[in-house]
Amino acid sequence: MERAPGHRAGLTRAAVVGAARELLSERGLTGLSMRALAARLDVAPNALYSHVASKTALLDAVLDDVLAEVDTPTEDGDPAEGLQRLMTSTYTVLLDHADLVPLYLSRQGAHGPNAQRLGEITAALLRRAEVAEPAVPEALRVLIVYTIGFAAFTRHLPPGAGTERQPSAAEMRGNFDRGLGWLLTGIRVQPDRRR
Amino acid sequence: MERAPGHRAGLTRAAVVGAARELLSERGLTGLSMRALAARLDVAPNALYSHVASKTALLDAVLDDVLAEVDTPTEDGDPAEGLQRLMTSTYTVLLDHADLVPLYLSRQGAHGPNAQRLGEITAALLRRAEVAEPAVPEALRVLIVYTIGFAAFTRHLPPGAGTERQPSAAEMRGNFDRGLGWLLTGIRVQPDRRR
DNA sequence: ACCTGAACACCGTTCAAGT
DNA sequence: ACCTGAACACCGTTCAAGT
Repeated sequence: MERAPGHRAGLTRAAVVGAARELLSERGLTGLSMRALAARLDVAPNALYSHVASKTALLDAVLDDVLAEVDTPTEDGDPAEGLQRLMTSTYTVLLDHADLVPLYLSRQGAHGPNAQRLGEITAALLRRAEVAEPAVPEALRVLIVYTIGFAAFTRHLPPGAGTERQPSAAEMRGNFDRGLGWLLTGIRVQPDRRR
Repeated sequence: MERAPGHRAGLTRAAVVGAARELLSERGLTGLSMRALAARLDVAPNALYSHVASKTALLDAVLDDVLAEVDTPTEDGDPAEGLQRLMTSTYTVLLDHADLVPLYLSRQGAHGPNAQRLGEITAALLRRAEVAEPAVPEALRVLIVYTIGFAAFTRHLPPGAGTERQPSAAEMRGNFDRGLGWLLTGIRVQPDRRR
């Protein structure tokens, strides 16, 4: 809790995570190596291991850190609208950190405190909508997969990759909104799987 | 088209891709290095570059190769059922090659001939269902994102990771089916985005 | 407790040379 | 055309030692 009294800064875990985020947005995922990170912090590469257990643990910390920026809706609004807004905000935040989106999926989402908080808020919104209790965790998983998946899919490729017309960011955002609407409609229209 | 007449095997591109697939399923993504692959084929590491331009190009070839195993529905069946079956088969195939699923998303799907063929079949099914023409490419993208995303999310973690109860493969498959049903329902109920 | 130098066991890729 | 030896420019991580 307390900072060291000395005037020499001294590395902290938060500083390591912050520098990792900076390096990530400046140089991308391939530019984020433990050695490059250490160089930016003016320490030897192995000094980082006093603050993070491994590169994987560091990436997990960065992942959850990013989710703190998601806008959560007010408690009392229309739940359907709240869901649409929450997922859209998540999509936007993920797009701002495009390089690490694939990591979310390969780790099945983040598992830190921020991710957990967002999951609980989403589940509460689903309950306040007309979603039956046993379908809530399933709908939650479907919404997470859809949102992270779409963000991963929207990442802009380096120009000139692929011959097909590349949809613009605005088109992809519209596509995301429409698909989310379909999903939310389907969840409410067909809470039960029998046809 | 023709094979070399000599009795000495000689490496081919197909052999490299095949060995890469084997290595991938035996040792996982981290086990698939160019050097390990070369060792398995009894050649020097740089010999591989006579057949593939880079590791990235090799992975792209593997990605599309895997999609050849997807079952495509018959021409004349119910289109809604055909969509459900096609996406489910894709999901199943992806799960059998869990380690490279995150790669599909980070490259926005595969772009080889097999991926293209599956995309065209899916679009045709959407048209044969009641989906309006301008919504077809959007619905296609949504289905791809959902299917690949869910497969990425289903990848089993090493045992003991995370404290929350881990859903079984059967539960995840049920979840996938339900979510796919929601999506297809929403696409048909709300072909237009105005409410 | 936190940091360093040095090392271990790896990577992908390139280049010049051989056949 | 296809393969090799050798090298380049890197990785993540560990260990013993210093303060």
